Amino acid sequence: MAGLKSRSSTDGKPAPTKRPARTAKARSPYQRAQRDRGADTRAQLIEAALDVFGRLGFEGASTREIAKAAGVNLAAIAYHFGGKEALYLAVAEHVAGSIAARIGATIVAVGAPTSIADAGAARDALGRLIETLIDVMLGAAEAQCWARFIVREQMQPTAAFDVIYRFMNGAAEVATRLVAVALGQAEAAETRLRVIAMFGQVLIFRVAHALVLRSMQWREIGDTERAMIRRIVLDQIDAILTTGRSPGEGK
Amino acid sequence: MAGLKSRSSTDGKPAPTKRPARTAKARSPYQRAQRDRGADTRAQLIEAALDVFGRLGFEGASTREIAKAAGVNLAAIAYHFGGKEALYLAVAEHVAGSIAARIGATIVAVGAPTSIADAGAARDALGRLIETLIDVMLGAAEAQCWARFIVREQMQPTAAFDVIYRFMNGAAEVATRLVAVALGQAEAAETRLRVIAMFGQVLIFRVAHALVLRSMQWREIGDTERAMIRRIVLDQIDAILTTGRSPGEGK
DNA sequence: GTCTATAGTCGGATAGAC
DNA sequence: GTCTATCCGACTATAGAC
Repeated sequence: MAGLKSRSSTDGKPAPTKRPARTAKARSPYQRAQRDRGADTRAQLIEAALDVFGRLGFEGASTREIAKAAGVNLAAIAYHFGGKEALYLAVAEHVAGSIAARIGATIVAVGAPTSIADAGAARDALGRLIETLIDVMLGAAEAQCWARFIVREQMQPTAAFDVIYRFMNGAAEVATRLVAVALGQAEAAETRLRVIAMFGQVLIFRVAHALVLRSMQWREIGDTERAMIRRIVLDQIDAILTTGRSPGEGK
Repeated sequence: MAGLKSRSSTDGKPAPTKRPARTAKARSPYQRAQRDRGADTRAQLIEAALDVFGRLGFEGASTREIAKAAGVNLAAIAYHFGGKEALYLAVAEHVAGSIAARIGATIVAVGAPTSIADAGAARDALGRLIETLIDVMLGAAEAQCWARFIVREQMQPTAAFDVIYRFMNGAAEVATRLVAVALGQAEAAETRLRVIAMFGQVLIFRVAHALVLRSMQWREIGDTERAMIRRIVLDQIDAILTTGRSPGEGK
């Protein structure tokens, strides 16, 4: 069933503030007020849809539930996006954009030429990248929603996969270059596999969330828990990168 | 691939052949023939449900689609399981049982006292456990379906989570003991985090399946690809266990 | 045990008032 | 832009024939 194909959304509107209740007195003659209300509705729909799609999946989510969660009328979905599928794609773009906004600067920074000057610099740069990944994926309040949405796309890709892929692959490219330099090897398929496995050490904590909480007897992954994870993962990645090189060279 | 282990029953039915079409002449007076046919229907429903639930989620999956995929009548679901939810739980038990059947022996083997005799033995045992995990989760034909089903439960646990958890935690317990011995440390929360991260190195290849294929330009994760993954992951885990012993100790 | 038919519910989409 | 009312297809579950 579900084929996700239409492509008509343009997103790109920040609309950061949340309105708790709808004040129906907005019968202003000014177009501007109406446009703002529309943009607001759009943003609220995307936010609510991210949560509902993430939890129930595309087929499992109902437009009625999304509209209710967003506090807007059901017909608004058709009006602003054209339909359920287009809303789904808009959510995918929103997710990729949100993550890029938080991690993009670090990717650019560690992608700078100075990062690949020598093995030590590469190791440090990779450490910073992983640290950022941990903070964003485990620390951001919306991260759980992002992860649910992305993982669904991974296992059962729809048209939205391209949007997500473009961004994630960019991060992997930079990391691969760093690992190659850190290990003193040429970039190869092997290097790329190493990067994927390293990212796996971080992402497992998001993907196997329920298992982690129960197994660690944690209530949530808060600041202290994240600090523990950061320490362990960075330590293990350091071990991987320093193996085979001169002993005692750690950072 | 049958193995179906459900609460009321007879289990142990191989059900090897798949019936392409329904031959209505089976009006045999022998009870035995009818019982066998019932078990067959059951097994086919579970297998089909695993696939459909995994792809569409509980709400997204329709009993009609499951019945069609299984090649049985819609009403058979209510007859054999009682309803959609009960079928879902039966699938969870089937998944946990299938994985346990393939990895259980290894868990028992590496959990033996000889495995924790010294750091080297523990390292070897953990290597065997990880190797088995890779072969089962990346090699078994049904692994993709299992993963989809399990990951859904991780992100949005239902009553079926307990069934999955019991098994996965068992594997983690054994691995934690091994890592503690290999690193010469007492078991601690830290050790458990290390194990989770290590498992993440393997599971990312299953969870981020679409990303891995595209990024590596692979068509599938077949024998050769799995061999590469095994080599890299085992190498990295070895690096973690040999250099991470204690700061300065090296190898 | 297996099947058809159907009752009752809920889904996405839309027309038209405001 | 927002809302109500409604169409119609698809869903789960079940009754009853075979």
